[in-house]
Amino acid sequence: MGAVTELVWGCLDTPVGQVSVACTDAGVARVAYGPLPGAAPAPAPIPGTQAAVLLEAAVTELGEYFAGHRKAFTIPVDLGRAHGSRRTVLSVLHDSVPFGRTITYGGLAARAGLDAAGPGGAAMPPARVVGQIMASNPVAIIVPCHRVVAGTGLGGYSGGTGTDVKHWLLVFEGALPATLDWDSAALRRAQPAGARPA
DNA sequence: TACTTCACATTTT
DNA sequence: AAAATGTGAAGTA
Repeated sequence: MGAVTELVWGCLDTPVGQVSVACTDAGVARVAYGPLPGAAPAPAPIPGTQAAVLLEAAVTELGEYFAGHRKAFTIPVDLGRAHGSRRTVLSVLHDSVPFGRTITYGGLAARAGLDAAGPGGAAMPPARVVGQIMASNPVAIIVPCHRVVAGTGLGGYSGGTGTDVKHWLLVFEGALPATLDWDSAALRRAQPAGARPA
């Protein structure tokens, strides 16, 4: 990754911790948990560029989302660096999974057209590809990578504290029942009763 | 019924 | 260039 376009970084405080947002003049390029991923000094981005405007809009929408006032994001996402399936899967996910809805890795893969199973009963696991894409999802939250659950159980997550954030988000959206007693160990075998998508 | 092993595409270091 | 990854399904015990 050589010199990318001007990347303006911004921070946002959420119930699940601090979130960093990076924007270009094309849209949100990255959203990550925690303070700042690498060394992003973000030296007073020129106020007036599209990137700065988008960054402010992204932070605002994220704030509204975490406040429960916003169920959908309207800001554009910059997937300029996305290759092949990556871009397709992210796009499909963004367009196919609304607020409060969940989908399985396999389902998303099939919806993205990755189910090109060979004609001899080749049980291909495109779900793994989707999982990998989610694992390195450049734009978390806005592209609802946290709404993608495994066919069995909850699935995994690479958020701040792992599945903790994912679980919080799913409960927040009402996709999972707010179980009263939750344990890290219980999370593994937690079965979302009635939350299983078709 | 529960658990272990196998399969493949893409991204990242 | 090589290894690892947020799974799914099947087979076996």
